[in-house]
Amino acid sequence: MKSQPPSKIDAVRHSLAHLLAMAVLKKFPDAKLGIGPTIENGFYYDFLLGQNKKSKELRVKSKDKSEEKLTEEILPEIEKEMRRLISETLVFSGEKVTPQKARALFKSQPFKLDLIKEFVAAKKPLSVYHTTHEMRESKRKPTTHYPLPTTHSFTDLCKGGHIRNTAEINPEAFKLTHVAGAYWRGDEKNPMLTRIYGVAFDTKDELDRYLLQQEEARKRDHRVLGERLKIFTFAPEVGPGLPLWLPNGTALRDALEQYAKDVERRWGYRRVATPHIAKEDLYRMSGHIPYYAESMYPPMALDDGNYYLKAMNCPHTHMIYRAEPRSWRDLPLRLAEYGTVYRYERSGTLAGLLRVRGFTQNDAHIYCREDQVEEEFMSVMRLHEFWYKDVFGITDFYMRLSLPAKDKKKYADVPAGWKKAADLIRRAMEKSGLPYVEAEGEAAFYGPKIDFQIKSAIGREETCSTNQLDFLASERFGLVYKDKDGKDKPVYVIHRAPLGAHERFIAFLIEHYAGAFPVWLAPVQAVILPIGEAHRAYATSVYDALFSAGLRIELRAADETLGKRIRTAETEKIPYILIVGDKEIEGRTVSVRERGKGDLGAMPLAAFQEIIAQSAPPRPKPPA
RNA sequence: GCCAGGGUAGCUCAAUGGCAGAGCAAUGGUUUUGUAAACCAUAGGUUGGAGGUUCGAGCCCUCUCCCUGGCUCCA
Repeated sequence: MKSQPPSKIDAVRHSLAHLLAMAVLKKFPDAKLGIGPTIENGFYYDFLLGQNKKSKELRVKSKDKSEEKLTEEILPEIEKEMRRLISETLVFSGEKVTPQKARALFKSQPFKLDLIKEFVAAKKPLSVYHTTHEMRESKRKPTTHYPLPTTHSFTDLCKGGHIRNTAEINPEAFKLTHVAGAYWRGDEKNPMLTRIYGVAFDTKDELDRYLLQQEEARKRDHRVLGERLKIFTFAPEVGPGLPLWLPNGTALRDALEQYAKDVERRWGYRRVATPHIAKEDLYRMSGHIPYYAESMYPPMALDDGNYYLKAMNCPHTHMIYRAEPRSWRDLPLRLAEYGTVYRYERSGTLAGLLRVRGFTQNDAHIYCREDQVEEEFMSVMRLHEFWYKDVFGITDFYMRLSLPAKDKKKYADVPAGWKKAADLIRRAMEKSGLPYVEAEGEAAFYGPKIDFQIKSAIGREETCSTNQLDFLASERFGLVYKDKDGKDKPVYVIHRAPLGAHERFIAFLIEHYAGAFPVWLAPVQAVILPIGEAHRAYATSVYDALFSAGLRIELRAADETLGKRIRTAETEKIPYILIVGDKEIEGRTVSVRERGKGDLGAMPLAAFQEIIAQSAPPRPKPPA
């Protein structure tokens, strides 16, 4: 991931951010400016307009007493002003400045002063960029104070990367899209600014294509398809973030789970099952209290102490490891559980099935000796590869080695352990040859991990699968094995969930397949449509044969026209439609229509079953 | 949790502060159908909830619940 040299469109986007600031300052002269960088497809700029109650010293009072507020309704107005500025052919010019001069220029801009302080402390050079009329610029230097009074001049603290003048901007090829709150410097202790997002391209065509794509993506959104295909629902009475799985969704879940259990059986896992609650003692032992208490549902106070809903499966499974003495010969021990956990996620973070408060993980814990860690870790990576590549054909993801942040308070304080664990993972990854990026501040509190990052239809990034190395569990839970020399040795624990949680993974699969699931996952695999009432008996015999062969099928009687029933089945994205009438009865066949492909013609039932058999997922191969 | 926007029939959406509507779905009937929408009829609502302003509130105000877009968070 090396950084590309800035392209022209980046310079356009960056310059548009400056014009956005100019336009906002015209409407809100007292606005305080944050930063305005380019992002994928566009740019944004952060402003404080004075509506924030937390930051009295930064509050801006508007003259007419009405509260200053920036909503999406104002965006067209600001956009119009930006276009006007573009038409004036304003020029961008850079200038290196001393800290003193920078402080003077931005004396009424607290956030800019903040940045200047930071730059000076880091001994970075300071520069500013002016946006002015060329003629005006030749007469005088427009740097006397800030913000400059005319609508044609603007100076921003900026490291550069601009176009020469606004004639290079296509005024038809950008659009302000939405506003959002964003904490200054990304820290929730800081005041919240108003962020305006925009997109920009070289041509109007590209912009239109992008906007159309966004619209198409929304149609693939798992929340839209999940409702239309009757996969899941929510009920306010049950609670936010607590999905209810409808029959179609449950069929899908079960199909996935059944296959996953078979894969893991062949991969050397043994299944366990544990209760949904546990006493506080367990979570004190694990360290989840205090590290994780905020994200757990509050305790149930009972006679013998507090009980918690489990937010993770590991502590329970560790108790199973501890249930008997373990020998070096027993390892690696791979214990798998489809475990349902509850996490009290902050309300604003919930999103359909992608982020929920109750979910079921495709979880397992591998207990192994230090000399087995690398091989086991690699084996898990191969298992991930099997799922992503062989089973689902997912290519749009990246692997992230998640390490602790420099600020250590969220992570267990065992520097040597962290280094050793990170080195073990790095070595395994290098050996596997799989590409990955490293990211600080993303680790679990008990160890580093490899996360599989995917993007949802609307572009939100989530961790889909995880493979973690835990060097703390041994000490915390007293997890040891008797080695050859008769001494107790600590075990390493690998936490892994290649399918993450059903909820998130199925959300992703809905979007990946746009609801058109492969036959082995489809909630309903085929419908049988008798053309008329007279064909019902034959249709029923076809149904019985396929039902006993284990297919998920439905028979839909002739109370609607055939065209209507075909249309309905197609919109439900059912893989196969079997049509039976006089012709089929005579030839003892079924006419097969494949989803999206149309009529395949009449064939014997056995031929259809052969088609179904060929669409089975790959047979899992056990590791070498 | 924070900032902003939204919530009208099962779904998609209408309705200047003045009688709450359409299409699809549902239900009942007619039709018995040959590869993406037959026809007729019926029913469906405390406009998310509570309070307020008003002669009168889906519409204006306050609170609250839920959803959406971001931010923060994310074992």
